[in-house]
Amino acid sequence: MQESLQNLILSCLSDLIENGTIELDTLPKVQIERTRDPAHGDFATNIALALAKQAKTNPRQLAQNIIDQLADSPLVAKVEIAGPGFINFFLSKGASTNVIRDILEQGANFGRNDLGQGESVQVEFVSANPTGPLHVGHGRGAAVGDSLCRLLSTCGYKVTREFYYNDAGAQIDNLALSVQSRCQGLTPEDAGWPADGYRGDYIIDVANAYMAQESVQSEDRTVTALGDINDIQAIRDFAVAYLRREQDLDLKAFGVQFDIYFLESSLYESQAVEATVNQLIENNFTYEEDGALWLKTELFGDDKNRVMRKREGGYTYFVPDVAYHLNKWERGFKTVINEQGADHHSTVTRVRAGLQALGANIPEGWPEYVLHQMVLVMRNGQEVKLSKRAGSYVTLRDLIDEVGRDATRYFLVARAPSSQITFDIDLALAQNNENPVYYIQYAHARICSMLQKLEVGEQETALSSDQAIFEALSEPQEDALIKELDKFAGTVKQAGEQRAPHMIANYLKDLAAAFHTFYNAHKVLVDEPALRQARVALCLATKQVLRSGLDLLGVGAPESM
RNA sequence: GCGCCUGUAGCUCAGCUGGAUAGAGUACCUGACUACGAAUCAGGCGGUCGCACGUUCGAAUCGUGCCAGGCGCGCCA
Repeated sequence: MQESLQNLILSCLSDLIENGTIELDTLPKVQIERTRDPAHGDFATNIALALAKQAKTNPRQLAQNIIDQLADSPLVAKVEIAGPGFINFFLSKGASTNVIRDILEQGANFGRNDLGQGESVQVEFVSANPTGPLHVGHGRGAAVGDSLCRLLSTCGYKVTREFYYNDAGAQIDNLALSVQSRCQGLTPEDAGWPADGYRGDYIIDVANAYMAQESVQSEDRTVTALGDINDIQAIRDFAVAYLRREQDLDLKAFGVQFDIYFLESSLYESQAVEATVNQLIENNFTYEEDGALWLKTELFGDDKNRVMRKREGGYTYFVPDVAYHLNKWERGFKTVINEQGADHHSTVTRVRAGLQALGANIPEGWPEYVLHQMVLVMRNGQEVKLSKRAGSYVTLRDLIDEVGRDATRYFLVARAPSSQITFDIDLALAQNNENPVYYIQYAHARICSMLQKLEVGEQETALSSDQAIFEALSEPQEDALIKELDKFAGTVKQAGEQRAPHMIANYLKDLAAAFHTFYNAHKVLVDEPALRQARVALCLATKQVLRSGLDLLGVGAPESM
């Protein structure tokens, strides 16, 4: 629709240039947008305002010239000049109800686009270290990352979901020591407890399972505990597997799955880390100082150079990170998006610097990052900081258990990742329009409930409605709902381009509102056959878009509540 | 001190590739079930878009400088 109008204006402009009414060197980009106020028509363009100066005339005059030149189109019922020189388009009935037909025909495919053209995209998210249960921040990462994947897939990308986990660093040693201490019966208050040991109660569970020689199966492996209190390596392997499984269960409960679990240790085993270091040395971007090996990240926009290899030996964390990202590049992903907490934003510059220094022809801004800010959890107006199990933070599992999967996902994905959010448990539990999740789901359930009252075969008839039947829809609430439905495809595309799944959440709230307004104002199942059929078709289309939109968020669309 | 993010209604937040009178929910005040689900709807109240300057026909949106908050600034990850 938008494109047709754009072309209409473009051809009109070239006519004006040809007949000498205006002088322009090149045809501009025509911006045409949906109006907010129905009094301004359906679409409006600011083209006359934008060109007035160049064309050496005043905007309203130019707008009039354009309108005079406009060819008749079956799409457009009326054109007006408004305000300082906007051109407002009022669509014909047939043009605006087209979307209902499209939705009914395309079903779940309605709203898809080919932005990605089948290109492969890798999205890395969550990537929690296997040292404890997932916390709310990981939950936000999971909600945003997974929704982003769904969105990109709808935008025609081939998406790979990846979870990277550190099973090789100092904190894993620390984890093993903590479990060992618990096996010995020590508590965090006792002398001899490791200095930075993990204090949460879940460590006791790990220790008990280890001593009982349990087996754990996680997504990518099975480990059986030896039960030997002195075998720190065995404790370590078991603890990692145990906590990975815990995280898997949390993610499963959250409706999030990954295609690949990538182990940091594999980068050492495959010599990828060593190869990366050698390449950096060979490229002359390193130097030795104070017994350590440094990378000249300053040359690539960092504010200081960074240590790669510590004095006591061993690499700092960003070295395997660079090797990991080289690996992603070599796997052929031209687009890689890392969704992670903003508290790790300093790695962005470092990883990109390392990749540039490798001289592997990787673009400067690669990979992309979506960074999410912190989540503050509130209950009864008080900040909630502790969970019994984890000791020092609120776990994702706590939230899912308390407010449910759908509400948790919705709240964590509904805000722009860049804004710090307050997760209000009382609000998420509320079952009214304080709570947008139920508001949207209720719209869907309401339609389903109404559809159950249809005569046999009536739904099929409505689904195959001829365009002409929609002439019966003339109420302002119907127009508003149709307009809202028509925004879906554009919203999906924009959200995909901007890596912004929260736009879908906002859209759904508007769509649900338009539906509820319509539903309260007019009865669907009226006696008059044409109107009845048209309204049923409108409801079916709304149901489809609600379902598709909720699916992009990983939130269910219940038929009854 | 430096870097990244944020500052919009009492509260929680949209809007930010510049456009018409800045939106939604909530809170507070009124109304609407003999009704296809009231988990809903209609109306009212509520704003110096942190402050200042600049660019522009036009700025919440872009630029600069301040102010405030969060997060980083480790030979931790």
